[in-house]
Amino acid sequence: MPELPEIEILKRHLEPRLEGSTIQGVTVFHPRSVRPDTPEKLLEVLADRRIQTVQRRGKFIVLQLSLNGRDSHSQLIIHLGMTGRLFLEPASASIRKHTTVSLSLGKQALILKDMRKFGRFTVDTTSIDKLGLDPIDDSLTTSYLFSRLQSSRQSIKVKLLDQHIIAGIGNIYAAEALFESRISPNRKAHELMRTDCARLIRAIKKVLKKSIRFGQGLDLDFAGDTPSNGLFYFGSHGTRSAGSSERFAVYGREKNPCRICATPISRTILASRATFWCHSCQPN
DNA sequence: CGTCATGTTAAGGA
DNA sequence: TTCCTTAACATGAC
Repeated sequence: MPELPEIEILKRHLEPRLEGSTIQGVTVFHPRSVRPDTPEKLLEVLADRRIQTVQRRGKFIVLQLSLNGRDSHSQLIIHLGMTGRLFLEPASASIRKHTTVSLSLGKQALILKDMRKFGRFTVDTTSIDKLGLDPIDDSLTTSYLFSRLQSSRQSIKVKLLDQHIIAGIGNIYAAEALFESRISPNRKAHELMRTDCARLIRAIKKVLKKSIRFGQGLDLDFAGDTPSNGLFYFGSHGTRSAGSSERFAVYGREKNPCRICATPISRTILASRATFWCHSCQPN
């Protein structure tokens, strides 16, 4: 369930439930799900550590750990990949299908269920060391984005997916933010004016915050009792969710009418990812 | 059968 | 060296 809004919602849910817990053990069902660590390395670094804080960095969840009351300078880095879901369940619960890793926390366990196995639990920090700025933080400025785009001949859409510039935007919200700012995904990054960058940043923040608010207002299914709708997971308490074609302006809406001008939404491939936009509202 | 999927990153070419 | 593009990874849905 992986872009910034979903991870932020998940982080807020986990924070009060994980902080203060002590890691008593780690069970690795799929060694690849802890790469580049080994199960032994993971256990060695995590055993007896206390979870001090739960943070989000881009699409990663980071648990800061301590040992015997002292900062142990170790952290558990969690990424959900494409299909990963985290569950907190009683230690006695039976193992779900597709469970790849389980952290024993005493009375409860934090488990990663991940059908495609692109997600992981790791103590290796290379994947978060060079992440770019967080888009819902004030540190992301027009000058920063403008300067980071100057040297690139790639399309702006591809640059939005580059986690080293802005961390947390994925294929869905890249499309939505570009539509919101009326910028074509095909525009070359270095061709954007400062004013385009300013508009784009406003659009990114708007689109991400709207989605976080949407998710917070829903009855999300963190117990995993109901199937996914493709973005968030909904509980049985009757929150009717809109499908992606209703909640998004362009993503997944190829050939459907643009909500602004009714022009059929276009679809193309950029950097081997599907890319949706309105040819008329987002001219080149 | 084939195509597509919210992400990251290795490999190879320019 | 740096930048860029493509495809691999693994599994299921349609």
